[in-house]
Amino acid sequence: MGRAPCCDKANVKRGPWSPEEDAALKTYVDSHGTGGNWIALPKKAGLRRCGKSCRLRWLNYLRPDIKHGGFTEEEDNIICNLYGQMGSRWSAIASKLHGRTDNDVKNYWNTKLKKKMIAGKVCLKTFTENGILPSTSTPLPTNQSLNIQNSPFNASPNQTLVPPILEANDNNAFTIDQNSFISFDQTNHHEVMHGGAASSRINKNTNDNNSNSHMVSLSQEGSSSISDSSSIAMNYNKCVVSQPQQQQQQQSDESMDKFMDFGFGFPYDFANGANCHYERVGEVFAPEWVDFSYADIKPH
DNA sequence: AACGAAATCAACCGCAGTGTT
DNA sequence: CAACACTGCGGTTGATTTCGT
Repeated sequence: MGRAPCCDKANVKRGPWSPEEDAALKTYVDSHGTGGNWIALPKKAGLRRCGKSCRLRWLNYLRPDIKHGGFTEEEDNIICNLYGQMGSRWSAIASKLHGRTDNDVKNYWNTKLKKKMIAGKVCLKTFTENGILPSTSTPLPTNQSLNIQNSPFNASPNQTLVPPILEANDNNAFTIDQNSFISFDQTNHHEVMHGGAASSRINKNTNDNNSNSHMVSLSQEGSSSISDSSSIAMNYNKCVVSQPQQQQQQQSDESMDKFMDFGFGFPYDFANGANCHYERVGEVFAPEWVDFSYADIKPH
């Protein structure tokens, strides 16, 4: 038995709002406020809408201080900067942009800004070669190296917003490499890790050897499913990584250059997961690309 | 002009957290 | 303290618009 629905779905209107509905909602909120109760509001306002729908319409569109229209370059930089620090906490990011909603920021990031960043037109102000945040957001020069150890994600106790990869236990050793660094090949949009692979590793759970599709399993307690790459990173210290057989066969000297894509975008991925290397017991393998954002994920 | 593909963004969904009874 | 109600959030969907051929 699931949770009771917030409204009678059979008797509420869905889909785009008409100008009349907008006017009714705006008039009501202007004169009465929300009363702190969105569930009861539609009935009082004479709307056949779900309370949640009214709230969303008000917050994302009708609110008087909403800013419509394109984002400025300054806003781009703020979003990139904050995304680099906190990931997809859209409401927190939107709160730093006057008149923008979380939905706006999220849509803007997913449709435009992420692509801009990949194209090198903007970059996250996350960390630099010497670990100091730059004062302005500038594209990374080709082959610029980034010292992961100076990333705020795993270096600064005051700025750590995502758990660093530090977990180690009897079965799944998991250490941070102290000597690696990352470069970004802007020609091929490749993120490349250099050096120190031997000390940065996840020991693979050998039970997953035969899996073709389950690239990632999570040992997250009490969770029925993990649906996104953010979740992987946030719970990464409980991960066991396995590989499709086809990729397991790729073993060569070149394979020591590698990265993992958590779907955050460069360099955020690296701050959380790229600086690692994994192996089967007694057999090193290191594919060049491990894209968790498309992985088939299930509870371990 | 017509069509399909890609991009956009408003709206919905389900879950987690918090307050209230 | 448990059950319930409600809000807020992030992820996803799908209708509409724009772009490219």
